[in-house]
Amino acid sequence: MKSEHSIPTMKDVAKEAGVALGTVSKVVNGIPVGESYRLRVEDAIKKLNYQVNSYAQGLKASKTYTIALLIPNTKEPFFASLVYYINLALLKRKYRMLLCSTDSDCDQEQEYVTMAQQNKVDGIIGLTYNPNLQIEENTPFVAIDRSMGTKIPCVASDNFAGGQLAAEKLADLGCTNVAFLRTGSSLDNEPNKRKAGFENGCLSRGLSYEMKILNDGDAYEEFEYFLAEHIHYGRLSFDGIFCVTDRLAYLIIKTLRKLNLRVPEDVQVIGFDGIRPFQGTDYVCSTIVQPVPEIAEMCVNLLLQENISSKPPLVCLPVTYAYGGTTRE
Amino acid sequence: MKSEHSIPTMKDVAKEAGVALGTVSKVVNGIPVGESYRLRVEDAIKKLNYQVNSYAQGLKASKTYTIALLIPNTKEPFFASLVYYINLALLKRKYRMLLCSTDSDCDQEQEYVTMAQQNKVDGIIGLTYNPNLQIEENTPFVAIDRSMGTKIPCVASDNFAGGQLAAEKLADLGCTNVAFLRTGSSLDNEPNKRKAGFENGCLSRGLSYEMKILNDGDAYEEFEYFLAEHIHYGRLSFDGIFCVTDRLAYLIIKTLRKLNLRVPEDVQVIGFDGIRPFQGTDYVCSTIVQPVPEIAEMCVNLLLQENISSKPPLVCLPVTYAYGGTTRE
DNA sequence: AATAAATTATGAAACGTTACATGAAATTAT
DNA sequence: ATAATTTCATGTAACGTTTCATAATTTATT
Repeated sequence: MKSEHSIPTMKDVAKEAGVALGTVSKVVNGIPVGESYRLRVEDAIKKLNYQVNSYAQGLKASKTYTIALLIPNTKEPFFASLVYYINLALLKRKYRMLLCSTDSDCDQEQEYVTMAQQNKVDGIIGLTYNPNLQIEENTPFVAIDRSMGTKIPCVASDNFAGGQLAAEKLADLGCTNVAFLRTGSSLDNEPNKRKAGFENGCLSRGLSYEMKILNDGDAYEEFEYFLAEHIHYGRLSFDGIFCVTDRLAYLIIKTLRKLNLRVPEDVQVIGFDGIRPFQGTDYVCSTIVQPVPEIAEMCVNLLLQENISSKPPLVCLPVTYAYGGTTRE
Repeated sequence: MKSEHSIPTMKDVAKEAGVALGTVSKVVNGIPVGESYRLRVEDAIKKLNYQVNSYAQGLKASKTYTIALLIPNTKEPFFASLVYYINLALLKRKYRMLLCSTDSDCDQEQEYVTMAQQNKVDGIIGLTYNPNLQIEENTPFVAIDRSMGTKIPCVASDNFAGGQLAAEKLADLGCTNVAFLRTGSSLDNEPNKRKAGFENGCLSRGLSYEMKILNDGDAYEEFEYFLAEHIHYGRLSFDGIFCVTDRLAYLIIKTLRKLNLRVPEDVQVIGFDGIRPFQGTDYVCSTIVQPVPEIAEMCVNLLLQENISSKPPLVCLPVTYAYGGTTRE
């Protein structure tokens, strides 16, 4: 005799309802069966509190309804936002997510890809740095912010247009002498197009500009040193700064204020990403906002779409400007 | 004949290595077999690039190595941090995470619990609000920040001690007239002990204090109105404020500055949580820091430990004070 | 009313793994 | 050298689904 506390299976439901196994399967999957059969099965399901075993389903279908998300971390606000919207887009389609926090480490990225394939995920979405990541042919992959060859679609903001927009905005706000600041690696990824876009915008609007790559890290010294170099008689030689991320903008603004320069009165600062310190609060700084919900939706769409032949190699999504208190408006 | 591109199974490995199916299983699971057998199997695995099908494993073992995390969202910094550390603690133990963003909605919480049980998760960690969440007897559950009866362990910061610490710190910093501000629901959860702890601290240190519950939302009006009520001849009647979260502290500080009150010169503000706008930057405000990594580790430990009998109903972890520019030090 | 055609429920087989009873081989004891 | 014991590979059954060929039933046709 069957134990009271064992988990009911389709077989149990079939016996309870007095129908065949296949009939229960059909009811569970919404395939039409005779009215009386359906009702009897539905009653039995309720009575036994039956729930399908998704692992048996996964085994049979060799489809797991799981995708892996490779992301440097889930704490940094931009990544946290991506995780949130990708998770949402997946749950909407009854997919679940295997969250892989890679710490931007190439070896970890590769490990997680291998692990994900072992778990038979239906696909991988990755914001990765490993230039020669090995991915099995039959594992669908969508990249974020980095092109990985023509076979793998890449989704990103329109970073070039974003850079251009920043330059134009600074010009509109009365700036004449601007700077572009960047930290981090010179990896050939999409966000690096912000620089080219900004340069292009400066040229077309007749702004004089300087491009500067700063060392990364939390040390403000580097920033202070750079800024001090451009202060003459208490005045900064720039009246506008475009930072490659809001994070950098935040640090630069802190440094500027420490040096008794007023933001936005003396110098206006625009960042990139669209970060708020908390949900529903103001932006950290005036910024070029990335369309994170749309990026997430696009990634999931591209990953799960069947017609493999027509996948575009690069999808750029439109960015917008948002005021955040560090520009005149 | 088997298709070239079909995914290899244990059977294929067994045929390739010229051994029995069970032998391959043993090798894969690290169960000792004869040296020569092991080597042959390992070679075959490499040659065929075999990977175990975790869904077949899951079906057989009725253990899925997946746990569900129910959390209001994954964008708000405190939650993002929890997600990060819980994910880490799980991956360390070869478990994967099903991330369920509930939007603090009671119905969604229940839906996700049901869904998680359908997916046969090995357990659930939940930061939930639904007072009568239905959880199956045989699904291990660990709650964060809210006691759900003696059968379900709850992990939280030592919120009472945190409130006390805030009061003591304000007293140490020279405050004599302080306020406690809170928004949100009066649900009987752990964070609400911050108030009692603060009150206790005020009494023991002889601080005169006021407790105030504000309406939630992004509307600053409520805050402005409350603060304006306590301004006489341009001076605020408080010299110290303890806010129930950093989020509230952030909004209050913005409002104070808008009203031309200086922080920390005129009034010192302490928040709760330990939020930074970006990784590696300063705290948003002076704050009582929650030990998120330890909370995460404790949740996972309690969830996965075998000796069910000895699960404590409540685990409180120690908090610390951190300077964040909105107090004298 | 009897037969042909269309509809629909049935139940066995298969998915890839693990566990266990079986039997073969190797070791030790007599 | 043979018997008793231990060791260890083998192969089958089972996990809970879905699919599909088959059987049973209903409906349409003569």
